[in-house]
Amino acid sequence: MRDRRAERREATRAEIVAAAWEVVAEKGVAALSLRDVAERVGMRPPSLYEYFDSKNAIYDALFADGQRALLEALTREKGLHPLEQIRARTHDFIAFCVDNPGRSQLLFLRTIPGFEPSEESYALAVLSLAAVYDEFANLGVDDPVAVDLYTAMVGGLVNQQIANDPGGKRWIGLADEVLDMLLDHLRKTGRLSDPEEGES
Amino acid sequence: MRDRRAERREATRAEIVAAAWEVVAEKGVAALSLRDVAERVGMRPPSLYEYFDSKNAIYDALFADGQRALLEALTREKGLHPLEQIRARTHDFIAFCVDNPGRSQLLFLRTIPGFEPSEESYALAVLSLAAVYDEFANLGVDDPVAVDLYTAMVGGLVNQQIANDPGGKRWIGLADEVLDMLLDHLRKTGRLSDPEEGES
DNA sequence: GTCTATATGTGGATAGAC
DNA sequence: GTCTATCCACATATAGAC
Repeated sequence: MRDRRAERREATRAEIVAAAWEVVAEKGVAALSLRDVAERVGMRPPSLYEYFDSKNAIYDALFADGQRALLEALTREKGLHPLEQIRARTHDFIAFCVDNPGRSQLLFLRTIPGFEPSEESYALAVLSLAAVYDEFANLGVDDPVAVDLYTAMVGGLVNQQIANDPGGKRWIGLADEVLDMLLDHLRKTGRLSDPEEGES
Repeated sequence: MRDRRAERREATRAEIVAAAWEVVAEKGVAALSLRDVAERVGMRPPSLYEYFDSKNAIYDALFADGQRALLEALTREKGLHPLEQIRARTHDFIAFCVDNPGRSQLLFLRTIPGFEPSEESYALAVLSLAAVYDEFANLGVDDPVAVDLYTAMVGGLVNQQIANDPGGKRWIGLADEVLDMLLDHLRKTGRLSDPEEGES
């Protein structure tokens, strides 16, 4: 039998998370306040504690929600050629990041003092990373260092874009060039064989 | 004639900045509070207003101080071969960043809500960047895009290191590999001629 | 001039009425 | 489950002692 009370509760939690994302998008992650969130959902601040134990619990819900959104963005349209797949994913990831800089800061930088994602939430982050490893494996690249290089380079573009040219394309416009640079390097160092080598 | 009062005042300002760096190193930039700072310099919080107009003014002093420290770190030991010079600077920069993650966040990411460096402080950041352009020019690389690639790649290593392996070397240990990758790419795309080409 | 004392506004968080 | 009342920490600002 459906638990209508639990459903209602989950719906309200989702409302709170949505309101928190609004605040994050408008004012930045660090500027999130319970007052702002409460006002947007039509509650008094203390009532939020009925749904989340603390402000950090809300951050954790945002972290999990953001990771789920990222995971979804990174696992669509499978079945392209591995190289084109990685290229498409890279653009998806970059679009995801610059679309909401506050969200990116929460997910990928350690910027909120005292906040650590819970184990369950962090497990979602591991899934996204696993998707990246998969795509490199499809290319025939098994060295995990290649993925470290990839995450640093793409993340570097995103962070420079957000910090120094918000709303522009100065760095993220270099994504294809950076990706080609990395692939050339992987070929040159014997970690990626031929363009043809990848199994679809 | 020396203005002893002004000297004393500057010394106290420097003391406050030093105390603020302590707090940043221990708790993170975003967790800086005037109470913490005041306590460390043996003052009551309101007395800080005698030396700085606001908390953001302290952030601005930290920003300027950090940029000066960076500039100093980036302009030592001139006269190496341009390529070795860039390699040395890259390691200096990385060491500077991971040495104090909170400082890096303040200088290179936009993480404090409502804080923008003043024009004077930002001018110092421009100087550091100019030093990077100089070193690439010494190599014979004039395309500013090369510097954008460089800052993104090195910054990407640093941010991944700080966020995902604090205290370790997983990403920053790839610095030489990343630099070689970039230089190969610049040669391949005709923006850097020969290894010999750079003027010392 | 520099400090202490104090006041106001904003946060996160808890207790208890309803 | 939502509220009011309240507490504590913090940023900010002013008044006034010394």
